[in-house]
Amino acid sequence: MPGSCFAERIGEFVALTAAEDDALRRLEERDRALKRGTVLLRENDRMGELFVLKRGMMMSYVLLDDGSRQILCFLLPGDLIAVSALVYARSPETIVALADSMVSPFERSAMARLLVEHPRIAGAIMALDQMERVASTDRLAAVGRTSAKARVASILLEIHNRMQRFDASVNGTFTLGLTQEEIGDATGLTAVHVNRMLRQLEDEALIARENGRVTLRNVAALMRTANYVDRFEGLDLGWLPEGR
Amino acid sequence: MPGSCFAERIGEFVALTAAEDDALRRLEERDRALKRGTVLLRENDRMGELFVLKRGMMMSYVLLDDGSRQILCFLLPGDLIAVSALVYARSPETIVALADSMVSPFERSAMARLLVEHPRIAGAIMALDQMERVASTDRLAAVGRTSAKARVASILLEIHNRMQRFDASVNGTFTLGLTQEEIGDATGLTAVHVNRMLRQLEDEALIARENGRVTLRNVAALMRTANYVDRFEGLDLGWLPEGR
DNA sequence: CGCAAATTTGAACGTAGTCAACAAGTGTGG
DNA sequence: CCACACTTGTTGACTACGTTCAAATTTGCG
Repeated sequence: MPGSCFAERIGEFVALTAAEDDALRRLEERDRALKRGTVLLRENDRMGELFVLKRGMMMSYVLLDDGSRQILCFLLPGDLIAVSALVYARSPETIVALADSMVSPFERSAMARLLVEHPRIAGAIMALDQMERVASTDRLAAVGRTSAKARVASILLEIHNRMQRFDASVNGTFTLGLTQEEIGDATGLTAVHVNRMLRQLEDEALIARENGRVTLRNVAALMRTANYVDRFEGLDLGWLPEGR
Repeated sequence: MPGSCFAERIGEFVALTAAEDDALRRLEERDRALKRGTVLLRENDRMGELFVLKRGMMMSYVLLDDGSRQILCFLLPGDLIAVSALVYARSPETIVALADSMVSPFERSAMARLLVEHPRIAGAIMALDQMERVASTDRLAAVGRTSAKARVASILLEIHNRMQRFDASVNGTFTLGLTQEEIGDATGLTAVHVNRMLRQLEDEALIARENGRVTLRNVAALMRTANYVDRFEGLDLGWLPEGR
């Protein structure tokens, strides 16, 4: 039985009380396995519950009516899924498994109970939401104002660094788990151009590739070309109320 | 004395108890006037407080190191400002007044108190955060996957519709309050191209312009070319706990 | 092994960017 | 109150980054 991913995530920021830890673990009591490619939620589907991603990798995207797709974010273990169920009756985005994954669904009412009984966790969740919001605006800035090469570099860095946080074996070399088309749909490029940019990064010795695995050969240069900002630094959760 | 903008905003979604209303009003006790152009917070500035925007219009943006700018969002009365202070010690973005504005600063500790004493408000704030997150991903999709004309159309619609929510006099005609360069920095375009797109929208009779004021002449067609989705519909806050 | 999906490459094209010049506003100080 | 400076808006000509289309090749899954 895997520990509680979400409790672990929050535990990175605050020292949880036993009661808090317990409450968080209860969110992950039920498990649901998803095969690669499984759609957890389709755009406009009625939604009522949230999920914790426990294992695997997922993504959310929207389809425009000319058929093109914008990938909004990649989801890794410890992330909350479908938080928009807290406002919307129907999903604003499609959520699908990129790899075989495991999620734990919980009711919105569980979130309500959490707010009432554990206000500090409510604050921590707000803080996590903000981190995600900043990541999303970083992507907006990349898509709106940087070159194709910079965008591809930044997505490699982002996924590598996020994977590294819960999997220490990731250290410069990792399995991206995305097709070039998916990289394109995340960065606002075509698959063809993503291919050219990857080749260019490889030719310049910034990365290496071998059947799906990517090695970051020159992280410093990659960060420079990507305009990368580390958003895991400079955290300050000191304002949170006492834990219960 | 202007009422409490933030209490009014939340009141659109839940019927506040007297105690809740009171607690929200206390966030807006201090007022601070900002002249157009005033920088409230610079990227990387140390930050400790949040703000409610009470009057005027502001925006947040980031600068990339080639000097280009990406505007992340426009802020209108009732919006919270600098919520990222809940996670970061230093601001990830610059926040500046686009028009003469009024803000009410409050400490992060006031947010902590709110969480503890009024859990339902914590939930409502999470819900508002999600609405903003979805607005931001809509913009990402626009910048990543739609034409220049669509992006310009969508920003006109977005600002018009948001202004309309607290100013009933806005009805098809409004003062945008943005330079074409700012429209460009929000949509990932150059000012020159924004100009061309505005002219095109005007030539096609979708909009009209006269010294800064914009009239939406054909909202339906505009929504079609912009791929516009109304995110104020289909709300469901039914999960929130009891008010105190 | 066989087939579909994904990757790779080339060539032609087009949307949006760049550069430049001018016009129209806007605000300021003499 | 006007003159001047500066910002903003407008238009044209040229350029370039990334797209489109097409075809060959490789990969990986059933």
